[in-house]
Amino acid sequence: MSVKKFATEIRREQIAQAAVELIASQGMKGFNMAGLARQVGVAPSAIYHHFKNKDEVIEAVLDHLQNRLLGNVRSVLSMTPHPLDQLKQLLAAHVELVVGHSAMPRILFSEDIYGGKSEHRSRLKDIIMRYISELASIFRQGQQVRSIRPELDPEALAVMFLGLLQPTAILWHLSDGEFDAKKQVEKGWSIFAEAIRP
Amino acid sequence: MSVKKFATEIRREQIAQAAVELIASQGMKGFNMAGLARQVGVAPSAIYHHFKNKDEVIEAVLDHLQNRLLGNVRSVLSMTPHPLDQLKQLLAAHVELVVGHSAMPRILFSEDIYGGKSEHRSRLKDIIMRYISELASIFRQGQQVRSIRPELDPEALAVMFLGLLQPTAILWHLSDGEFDAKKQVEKGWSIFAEAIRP
DNA sequence: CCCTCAACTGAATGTATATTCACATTAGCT
DNA sequence: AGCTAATGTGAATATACATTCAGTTGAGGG
Repeated sequence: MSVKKFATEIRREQIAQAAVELIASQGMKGFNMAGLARQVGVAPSAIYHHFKNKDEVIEAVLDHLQNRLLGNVRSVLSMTPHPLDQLKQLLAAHVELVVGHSAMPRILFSEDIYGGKSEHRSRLKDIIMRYISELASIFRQGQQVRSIRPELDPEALAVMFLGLLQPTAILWHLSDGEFDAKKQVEKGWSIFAEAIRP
Repeated sequence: MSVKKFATEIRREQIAQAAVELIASQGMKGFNMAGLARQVGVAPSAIYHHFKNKDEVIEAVLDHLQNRLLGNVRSVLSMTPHPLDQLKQLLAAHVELVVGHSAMPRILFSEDIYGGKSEHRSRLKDIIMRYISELASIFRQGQQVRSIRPELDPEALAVMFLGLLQPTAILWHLSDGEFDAKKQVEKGWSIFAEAIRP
């Protein structure tokens, strides 16, 4: 059989990428080593040359997720100087991420991670906490330039900000894309934005 | 062996109750027929005299969940006449539900339902939609008595309301109860409440 | 070109789980 | 008490996985 071989460095990347796609389309429930191997185009046992086990693949997926999230933040920060605009754009980017490529919520809502191995849990917690801390620093920035009321707790605002998206994402998923996530988030944002203005 | 027998009507209730407790403590991942049977005190095969299969047990759990949620709503509605007070108390009750007895988020975030059998998905969607519609009618009530700005979309407000709790619940779980859910929700509510006041 | 080693294969193993079935036991009616 | 149908049991079956391993193959340096 003519089977192409790749350096493990390359394969790891291919496998991680395939895992993200698989989770995005099938969810954690339908994510298994055989399916992953098929997606990559190798035998299941080949995966084990590049990853110790399934958990390690999941780790790689979480890394990918974190890079994606923080990448969003960095990219938005560089696009506009106004904290409120940054937040609005971040929200839009976040919606795109959830609606276009649903790996994130599927991982977030998955018990394999959420209620599974404690290492994955704390890894996921770190990712969310870091994201919240990035958000909080944008809110703080906004307070310094007097665009946001100074007495509000930036961390609490960051958590609220996530709340603008999260139930929306769930509804969007449960309704098979019928629920208008974009409109909901826009309405939520306009109420939220006005509430935090001085 | 002296094994007590029960009418199927009673057993169904016992089994459903045990299932809810099991899911609350172990999550969907650790919820299996053998464990359920052990919790009830019967052999695994006995379950099948009362439920066709695991899916039917899950149905019963979802029923339980729905009753609990709508029960919260009805009880709060009868306790105070002011829509804003009703909402505040509902939020508190919701926090209690999530923090005290974590079956709800564990089910909500579980792929077994979220990404599983489409009947479960639409069942879950119905539950959430009904809850949202109850919330929306409270918001509408508030608009009628001029406690809430009339131009805001009640359904959108209902979804936002859920957003006050949901990321908080996730953080609470991921941090093993360390994150102060109550305080976060209070802060979120006070910002939200002020934002929707005329 | 060929040799070596990392990359790969296919089959085997082990485990966890839902579900079924032939048989046993209990509750409750007459 | 004795009968009967509902309720329960234990063992067997089936499936879906992750993971391992002995051997095979291809790519790149000598």
